[in-house]
Amino acid sequence: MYCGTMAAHMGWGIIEEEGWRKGPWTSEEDRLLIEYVRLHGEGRWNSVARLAGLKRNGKSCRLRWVNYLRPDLKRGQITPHEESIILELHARWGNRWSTIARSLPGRTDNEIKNYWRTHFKKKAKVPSDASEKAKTRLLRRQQFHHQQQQQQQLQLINQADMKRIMALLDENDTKISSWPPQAAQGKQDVDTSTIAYPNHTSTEEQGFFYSMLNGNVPHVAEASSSEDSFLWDGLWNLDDVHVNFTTSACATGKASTFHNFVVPFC
DNA sequence: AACAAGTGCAACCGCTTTCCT
DNA sequence: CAGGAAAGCGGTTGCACTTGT
Repeated sequence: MYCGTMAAHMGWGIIEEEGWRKGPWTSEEDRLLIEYVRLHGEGRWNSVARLAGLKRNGKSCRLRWVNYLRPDLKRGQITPHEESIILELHARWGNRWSTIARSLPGRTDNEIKNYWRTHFKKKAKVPSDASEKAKTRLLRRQQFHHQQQQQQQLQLINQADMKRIMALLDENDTKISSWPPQAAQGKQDVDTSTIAYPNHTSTEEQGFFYSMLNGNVPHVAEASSSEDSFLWDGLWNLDDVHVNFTTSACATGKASTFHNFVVPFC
């Protein structure tokens, strides 16, 4: 990490304003912050300076932790999958980076925001094939969604199938613990009232869930590594057929299990 | 080889929202 | 309920690095 040396060489970062350090963090500061969080947990950021001996304000500490030091952060490049998710969610929500970030565990709002600005802002002028396709998909999805709304949620899951799914999930909980591969994992605050469920009337689109009903979970688990693109294409298709899953089904108390394999955003 | 332009990303700023007293 | 503090969020900046000429 060059920041430490940069701070040392450039001088900025050593500048103090009202007693607070600014600029790039040094490895020693990182160490102090990590130690602080280990001992006291996240939050109370304004206490960090006092308790950890850091000359940084709370805001700076929080940002450093959230964007850089958190152990659950995913390093490395944004994958094509994540890119498509970002595209989708940005089309839906606009610049609500933190909301988008919640659907991409291990990625920060700052990271996504930077990625968007550097990759898609310029692409917006000369659209790439990928972004064009994503937009086309989105349009189709929105059209379909509109149709679905007009149908007044006619295709709700029936309780018998739901019970079978839940029973299978109980059986296979460990098998699918690594599924879905990225986005849904670690998500704690799924809005269970909007969980999508495939269309019962179309065998093509309900394929995945009927695989579940037939006990084909291991295939899904295998897909989590090398075949995740296949799997995620499947998830997008689930969204395409977007049938609202009523809150009554969630009221079974299985939502916490169920949300492990639903689309990572609603 | 030297310079300019472009890119990526960490960090800051200011505003808004949420929490606490 | 009101006001202040803390946390969260999106926008912006600035610098090192990379690429093109």
